[in-house]
Amino acid sequence: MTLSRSADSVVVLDFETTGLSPNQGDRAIEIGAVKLVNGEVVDQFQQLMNPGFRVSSFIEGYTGISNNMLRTAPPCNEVMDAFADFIGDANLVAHNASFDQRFLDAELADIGRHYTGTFTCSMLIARRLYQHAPNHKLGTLVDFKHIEHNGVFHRALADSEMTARLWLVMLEDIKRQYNLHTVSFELMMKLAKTPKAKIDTLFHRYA
DNA sequence: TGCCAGGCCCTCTTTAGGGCCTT
Repeated sequence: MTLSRSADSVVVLDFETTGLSPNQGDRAIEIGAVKLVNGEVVDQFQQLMNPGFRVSSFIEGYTGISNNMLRTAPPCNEVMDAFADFIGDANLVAHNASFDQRFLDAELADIGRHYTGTFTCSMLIARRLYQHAPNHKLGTLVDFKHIEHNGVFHRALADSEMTARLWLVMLEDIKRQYNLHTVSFELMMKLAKTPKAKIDTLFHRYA
């Protein structure tokens, strides 16, 4: 049962894409991910991919990924096939996971691959844990929690690394605040869906 | 042709609207 696994053994991932919705024809242009085992980074994945059409100037400016960089990148199907091998049966974390899940589902469906892990969302959890943060954008939370970073934003590996560090900080904050020795992935999934007024009740059931 | 995301979450809510977050 994958949900009973410790929450510090997951794959944290981030997509850069041509836009906001695969239903509108948008495609992935970069995937970045780090694999955590017992809270340590044991592997990482980063690859640009050619979506088969030119990306907008907005996306070039937003991500720093140019059409020239994508021209020589391997196609999405090759990259996503390798990425499906990378994630294996791990549980998955992303910041605003509904976005990344839509693209992962769409790109893997294109090549007939599947994953067996379960997604949860660092943003939904951060909204519950850090209700006094200025906002819950990834970059803001990294500053709010004084998490080290290299200044690179909106690139897939850099964002997945920052999300992973935020994830581990949230686990430590939960353990300290609620006096827990371990935190399961299932507990984090429940936290992401628990109304703010009932968070203490949730943790007391696990204490 | 013209349109164009989608889910969460709050509130002056639930017969709804709008901000937040992701690219």
